[in-house]
Amino acid sequence: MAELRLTPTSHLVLGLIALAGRATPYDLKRAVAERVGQVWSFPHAQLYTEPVRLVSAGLLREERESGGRHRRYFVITSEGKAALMKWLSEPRSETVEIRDPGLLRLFFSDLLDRRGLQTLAAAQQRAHQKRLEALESLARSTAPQLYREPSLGPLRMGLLYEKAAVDFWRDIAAAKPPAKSRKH
Amino acid sequence: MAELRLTPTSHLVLGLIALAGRATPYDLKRAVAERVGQVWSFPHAQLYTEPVRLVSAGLLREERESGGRHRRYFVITSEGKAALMKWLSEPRSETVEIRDPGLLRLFFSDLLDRRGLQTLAAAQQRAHQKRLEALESLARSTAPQLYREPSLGPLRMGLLYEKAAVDFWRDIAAAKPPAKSRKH
DNA sequence: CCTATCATGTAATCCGTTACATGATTAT
DNA sequence: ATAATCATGTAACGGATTACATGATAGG
Repeated sequence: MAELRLTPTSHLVLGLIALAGRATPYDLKRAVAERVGQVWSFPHAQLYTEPVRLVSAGLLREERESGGRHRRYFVITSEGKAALMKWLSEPRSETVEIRDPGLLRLFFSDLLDRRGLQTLAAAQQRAHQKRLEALESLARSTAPQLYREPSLGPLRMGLLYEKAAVDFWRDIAAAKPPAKSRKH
Repeated sequence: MAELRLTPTSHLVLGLIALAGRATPYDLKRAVAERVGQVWSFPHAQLYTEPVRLVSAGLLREERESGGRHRRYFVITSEGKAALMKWLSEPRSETVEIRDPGLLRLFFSDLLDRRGLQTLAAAQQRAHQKRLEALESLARSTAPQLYREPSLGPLRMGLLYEKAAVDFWRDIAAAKPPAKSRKH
């Protein structure tokens, strides 16, 4: 019952196990890979270690399969469920982090010449386009009537971001150089 | 000259110092706070420790002010400049992380009843609206003719995200319950 | 059969974060 | 004068990431 801070990873694991009833770390890995993980990545190693932490906090319980493959199933405890529901209901205002390396580069584009900026913008536009298509194909692989399902939200928001990013970078790639540098 | 991996924080520090010529950690802190930091946060403690790391890697040089306040100024070395330009020019396709706790909650909204989802959506809409206004005011505080300056890119993209998020959550808050649960 | 890839972990490192701490300015 | 905030760090912890490792399964 060690005290430990609940991180986003904790809530992810708690939530996935609550939804599934029980799950092995590999189940978690797959579930993450095809949904949230596309937008907010959680390395698989954590999906093996985090449940152990949560067991030590009394929020999960481990049920090792006695026969067959001895899989490690994790189940949520009532304390775990309570913690999860508390987090879900709490109106907490946490901050959003948009960690986009392309934007960080853009922030320093004054260090690049015009050509360099063009190259960056073109590459970013392409990358986001590709990503957009990947997410779209993922979204399409879902039954259409489920597309509006709230749990697909992260994916949908990811799509919105990628769409915006494609336009954003296209715009930058197309921008005319500032007047002052017209005649260098 | 220890080998060390260059993280986004490294590039941030290198870039800011390259732009400024030289800077104290506090200069970095301020520069971050009013621009990128709004979208991708970098705790101030790192802005004090990271330059030290970079010095040990030979990418920065420290110049302690001899008179007055003995400020610790950091200057970029030619190796540092090279590393920075390499990173800026490299076409590397890194992944974007959108770490939005609201979206993580939404992912688990099947665990909430309709009222709970409404509450979540309303709270998120409000939070994003507020954030949007904060970013807008920040953007306005910049000279208008500089608004399109590439280095304001992260802020602009942040604005696009927040705008999309407001609509996104409004949409969710407004959604009618699925037909199947009409007559419970 | 042999080779990929799947499935399942463990270990070590290190970066990111939180917490603590304190002298110097500025405002009241 | 005193309180508040600015400016400037340091220390410690722990979670996140990377790297390593290996048996099982399936495809060719």
